[in-house]
Amino acid sequence: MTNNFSTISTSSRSLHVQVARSIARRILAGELPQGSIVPNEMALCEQFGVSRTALREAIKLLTSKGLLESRPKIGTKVVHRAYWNFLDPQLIEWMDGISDSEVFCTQFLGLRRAVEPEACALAAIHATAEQRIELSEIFQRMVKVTENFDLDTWTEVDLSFHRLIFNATNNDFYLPFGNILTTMFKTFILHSSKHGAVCLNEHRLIYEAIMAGDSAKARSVSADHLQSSKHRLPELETA
Amino acid sequence: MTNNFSTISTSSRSLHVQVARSIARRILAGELPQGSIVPNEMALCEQFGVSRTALREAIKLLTSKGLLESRPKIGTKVVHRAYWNFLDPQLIEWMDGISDSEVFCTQFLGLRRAVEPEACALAAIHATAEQRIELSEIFQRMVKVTENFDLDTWTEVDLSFHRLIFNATNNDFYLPFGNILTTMFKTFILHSSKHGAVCLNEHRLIYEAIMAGDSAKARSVSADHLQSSKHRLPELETA
DNA sequence: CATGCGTCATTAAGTAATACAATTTTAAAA
DNA sequence: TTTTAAAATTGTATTACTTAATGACGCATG
Repeated sequence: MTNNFSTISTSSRSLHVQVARSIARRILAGELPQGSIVPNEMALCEQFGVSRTALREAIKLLTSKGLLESRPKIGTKVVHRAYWNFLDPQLIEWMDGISDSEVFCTQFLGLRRAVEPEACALAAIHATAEQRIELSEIFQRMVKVTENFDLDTWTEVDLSFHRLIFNATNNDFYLPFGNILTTMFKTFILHSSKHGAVCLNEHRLIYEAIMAGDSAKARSVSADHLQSSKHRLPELETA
Repeated sequence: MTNNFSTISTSSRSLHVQVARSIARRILAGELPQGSIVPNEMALCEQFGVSRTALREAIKLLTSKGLLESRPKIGTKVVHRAYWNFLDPQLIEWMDGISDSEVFCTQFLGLRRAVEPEACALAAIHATAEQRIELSEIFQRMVKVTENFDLDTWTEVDLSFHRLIFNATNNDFYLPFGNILTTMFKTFILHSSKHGAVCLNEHRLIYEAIMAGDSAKARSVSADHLQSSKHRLPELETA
């Protein structure tokens, strides 16, 4: 009856995902406090105007991401923030408009600075022959894009470039960062690429170091890239 | 706040979680190939002897972790490995016995080497007064444990120490690593602590650097810690 | 009388079974 | 070739029953 997510309308996403998103955003916004018990299933069903089936699948989704925890007789409660999986792309999407975008992006940069240089270093060592070929192909595209610059195209190629590096680490724990990075870009639109030409040069250094198998250099030029390219955000305390 | 042992075990008893684990392990083991369509819901219901409700909740759980993707008329298919969320603690648990533990732990070390030094550096800057007090309390416990050494107790305190550092970054993206680290330890039992005394000294250096607000030093001593303490694993290529 | 223990009722989530709707591929038909 | 229909599969709804945890009540015991 009461359709709380009418803003999404017919966004073709299944019902339980819409409900999950709606509940998640209440949690992320602090509207449903940590440790509190959310209304029971029946109440939520009425509130969202959906069946218990759909609602429960929504709750399972949120439980999987560490936001909720259900127990018989107790109810479903919001777990402590320390257990929320902020490295889940879908959860990151749900953060859109919840917290200050600039702060959030700055925090993300704080993670990139840790992960990406090491990923480049690992890729320089562990990348397969096929991955090196693919990397050079992507870099070729990158060069072409800068000749006739288009922001959307460049963003797409840029993401491919960094995603492939994560894959080329051949380390399972680095794989998810490709998706996280993509989601962050698509959701919060980090304009890390106003100066395509400048960035191209930085990418070239990374590309060449990886192709040369020089992990130390790959690490350092990647670190430089993240120091310089990040740039336009108001630097808080630089670690 | 030592909450989730009983809760985790109860939720693991839950039928749909058991089914999810079972399917997940087939996927992780490659028994259900990437891109393939898994048997339809009815078939899986019969196969596991559960209702469609339970099965669908299991599938929702796996979809949330990037393992599966469902579409009407098409079916449910195993998505490409690059989209699996290896940073999800539950998924990591499911890896137990699937891949070579030693390789897996070495890969994890490859991530720790990237993330933890930077986390220490950030904690040195951003830790609140309360967090610094708590850190010193934990370190006191750590000292006591080494006086009368007990591996289980030390592991617990060690995990608290590192978890608090992640929290003390006050960066949302670092929070999940506390859970990931805990899960890795509890699942794969990395005996990173045979030499409690030696490690104590390394932890003291980290502790003091963070308390002193010296981020550069915190970063470097943490990096040293991860170079030396992990050591008992056969180093592959050192990045 | 006060304390401790066990049983039982209550409540909310967990599971099951069934029916129907929505979606999209496939193929048949105009 | 285009349109339309049909079939297969997931998506959603409804209802009923089961399991588990809490608290309260009552009984027994000190």
